[in-house]
Amino acid sequence: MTYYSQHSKVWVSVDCIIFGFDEGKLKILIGRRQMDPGRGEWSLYGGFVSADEGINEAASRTLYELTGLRNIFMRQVGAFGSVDRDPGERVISIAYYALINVKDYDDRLRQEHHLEWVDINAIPPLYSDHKEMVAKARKMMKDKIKHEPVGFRLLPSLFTLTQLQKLYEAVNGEELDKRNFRKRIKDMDFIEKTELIDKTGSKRGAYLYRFNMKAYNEGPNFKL
Amino acid sequence: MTYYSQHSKVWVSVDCIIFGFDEGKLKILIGRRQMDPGRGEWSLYGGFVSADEGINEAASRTLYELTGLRNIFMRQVGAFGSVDRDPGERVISIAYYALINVKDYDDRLRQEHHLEWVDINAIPPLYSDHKEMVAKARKMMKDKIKHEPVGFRLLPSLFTLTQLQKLYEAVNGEELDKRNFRKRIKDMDFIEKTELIDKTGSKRGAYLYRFNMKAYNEGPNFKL
DNA sequence: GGGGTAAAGTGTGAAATCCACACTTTACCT
DNA sequence: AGGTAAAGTGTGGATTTCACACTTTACCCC
Repeated sequence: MTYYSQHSKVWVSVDCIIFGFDEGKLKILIGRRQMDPGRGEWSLYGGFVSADEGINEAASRTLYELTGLRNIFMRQVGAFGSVDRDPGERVISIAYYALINVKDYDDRLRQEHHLEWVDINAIPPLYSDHKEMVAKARKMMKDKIKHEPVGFRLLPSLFTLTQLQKLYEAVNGEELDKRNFRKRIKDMDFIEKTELIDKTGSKRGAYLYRFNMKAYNEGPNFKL
Repeated sequence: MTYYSQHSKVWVSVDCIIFGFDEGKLKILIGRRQMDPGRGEWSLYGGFVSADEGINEAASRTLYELTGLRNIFMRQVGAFGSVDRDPGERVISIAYYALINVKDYDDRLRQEHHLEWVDINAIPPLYSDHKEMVAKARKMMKDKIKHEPVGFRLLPSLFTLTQLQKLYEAVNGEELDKRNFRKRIKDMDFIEKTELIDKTGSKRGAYLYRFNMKAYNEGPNFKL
């Protein structure tokens, strides 16, 4: 194995940018580091890739540790590998972003991991290169959500059109016209109106909608 | 350093998808592997990341080894890290794509590295997960070239509109309307018509154009 | 129980963009 | 001189985008 052994090995970790949508705002989960180096600094949640797991598995495992949820929507953001990015040792980190519905998430787990939901527009200085990771993740997510129906991952399975619109406004960082927005929804058959009504958000009540994945796969014409 | 040392280290490499445009076709550089494992299989060109270089530096260095060129346009495709992706040892690889002008490239170097330009639509089976890397790189490049003026990196600094159109056709995999294409070019002031004429591609001769980066930065309205 | 209020829901028309389409010009070659 | 091969050039219809304001409903509070 001289071919390999003449080269050096490094530690590889994963870091997770976990997006949630709450109180009309797009947020991510960050916490103060509990270990050195960088103890006390705001940081993404992460973990090391072990010898016997693929990087995607490492990311899934890390997300599971943290949320107790499986089958989270997750995409790789990219690898970050400046020599001195980690103040302790040489560590290459692979960032992943994930979309979760805040309501599915057991808040006890959040507290156990010392994490907070922080508005994406008010992120404090972060440990190492985590700020770059967040920026890239946000850009990728914004792009993704525009072209594929993944925004629903951030909402309860039943949602109102106003909620959906607010979500898109938070992600795009700009307001949308209600009538134009709803017109586009109407063109997408896989966003189904139910007979159920949500009364929590308004006096009048609003119809609840549902995303039908099966219908989407049959006619995937998504555009928002 | 127990915090780090309880985890295991892995080898990390970079693999390069080098795009070129020649004979009206989009091509990439691949070669038969000269070493085990996988000797003789078609493969991307790559190299290991060493302890004292960042991953982007490793990619630049690898591209330089191979092309003799600096300041190549290059973007990270992503990390590939299935446990068994490399048949020898556990190696995580970070793929990069690059755009070069085939004419700038010293063909002797290509031969020394036993590489061939292969039409993107006729790629043979590749070593390990290189096929996935190529697919993802291609998708990203296609997206990029649509929204940012990087296609010029694949052409000589002076080019005809027909060449530019053929390039876009090759990348998009579909033919474009000549008049509509040229109308859009006219709207972009940073694509400058020169007084020079290219006679090699036609009897009549065609005006040569040039991309003006400075003008682009002042009014970056690119759309193709 | 009546008025205030806060969010839901609904259609039109003008402007901009997209897209299909065909003939003339030029210079080289034979 | 005629044939040829690529360069170059404009219009009009179809589609998409965008701006825009009022009515409905039920709850709350007085």
